[in-house]
Amino acid sequence: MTVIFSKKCEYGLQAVLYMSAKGNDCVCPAEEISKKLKIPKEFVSKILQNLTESGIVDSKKGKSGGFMLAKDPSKIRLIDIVAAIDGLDLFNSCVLGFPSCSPDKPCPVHDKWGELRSKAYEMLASETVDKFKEKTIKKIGKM
Amino acid sequence: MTVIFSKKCEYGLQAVLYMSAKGNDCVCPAEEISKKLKIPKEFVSKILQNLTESGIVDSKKGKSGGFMLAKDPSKIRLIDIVAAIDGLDLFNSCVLGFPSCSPDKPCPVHDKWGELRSKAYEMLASETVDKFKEKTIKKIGKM
DNA sequence: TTTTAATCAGACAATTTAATCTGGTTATGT
DNA sequence: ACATAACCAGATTAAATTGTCTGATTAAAA
Repeated sequence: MTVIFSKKCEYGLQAVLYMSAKGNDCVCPAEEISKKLKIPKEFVSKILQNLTESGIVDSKKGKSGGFMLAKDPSKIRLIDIVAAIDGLDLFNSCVLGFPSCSPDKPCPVHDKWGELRSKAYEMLASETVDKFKEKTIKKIGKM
Repeated sequence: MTVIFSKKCEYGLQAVLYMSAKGNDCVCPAEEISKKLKIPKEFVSKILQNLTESGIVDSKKGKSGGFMLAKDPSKIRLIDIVAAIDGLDLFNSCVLGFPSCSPDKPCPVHDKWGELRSKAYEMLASETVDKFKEKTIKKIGKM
C-alpha cells in the first residue's frame, strides 16, 4: 500500500536521499542502491534513468560507472523528484475523485482538504535533499 | 489518478455524502447514485454492499428497495468510511515506503510528514457527514 | 586487446486495482 | 399470483502498476 506517492516515486525519493547522504562526487551503481535500500535492481535502475532524463541525476556508463546527483543536493527539492516521477496532479486533483473540482465547483471537502494539501506542497517545495543527510544515514544504518 | 484514497474509497465517500444530502429516510437505489455521481452502477453497488457489512449503510431488497444510511449522518465520521474501505494503514505506513518506519527507526521525513498526517487524520475524525450537506447539494447541482 | 561491469532500451510477466457480467434471491406493487 | 425492480454473491475481464528479462552499448581495468 502506498501512502500518496507511487512505488516508483517512493523508491526515487529513497534513492536520491541515499546518493545525497553518500557525499558529493560518489558514483553509485544501481546494484549498490538496490542492495542497500532493498529495491529490485532493474526497477531502481529504470527509475534512475527517468530521473536522469529529468536532469536530477546523472549517469556514467561502463565499468566503475553508475549514478550520481546532477546538481548540488541543496538545489534538489523533494517536490522536484515527485514532479519528475508522479507529476503534480496530486496537488490539483479532487481528493474525493469528483470531476472538475475547482474553487467555483468545489467538492464538499474542498476547503478542508485544500489547507492540508497546501501545507504538504509547501513542505515538499521548501525542503531540499541536503537537509536530510544525517537522518538518512541513521535510517540506512538501522536497516 | 487517485490522491490518497483508492477509487473505491473515493466513490464510497461520494455516495455516503450524497445519501446524507438527500435527507433522512430516503431509499436510494444503486442506479440513481450511479447516474447522479457518474459511477459505474455495478461498482458503486459493490462498494455500498461493503459499507452495509460495516454498519454504515443499510439496504433494502426487492422492488422500491435501495440503500440508506444506517445511522444519523451526525454519527458518521469521514474516517469511518475510509477505515471501512481502505483501512487505516495510510496513517501508519511510511510515506517514503521504508520498511519498519517508526519513532525509533524514523525515515528521513518522518517528523515533517507526521505533522501533516496527524492533521489529516484529525480532520477526517472530527468531521461528520452531516456537516457537508449544503456543500454536497451545491456540488451535485453543478454536475 | 580482451574481459568485465556498468547503463540503457524495449519487450515481457506478475500483481493489484478497477470494472463488468451472470445468475440468484428478495420483496414490492399491479 | 405474477411481473418487476432491486440487492447480493461470485466469477470473470480489463487496465494500471509493479517488477523481470534479454540483449545491446559503453568504458574502465586487467
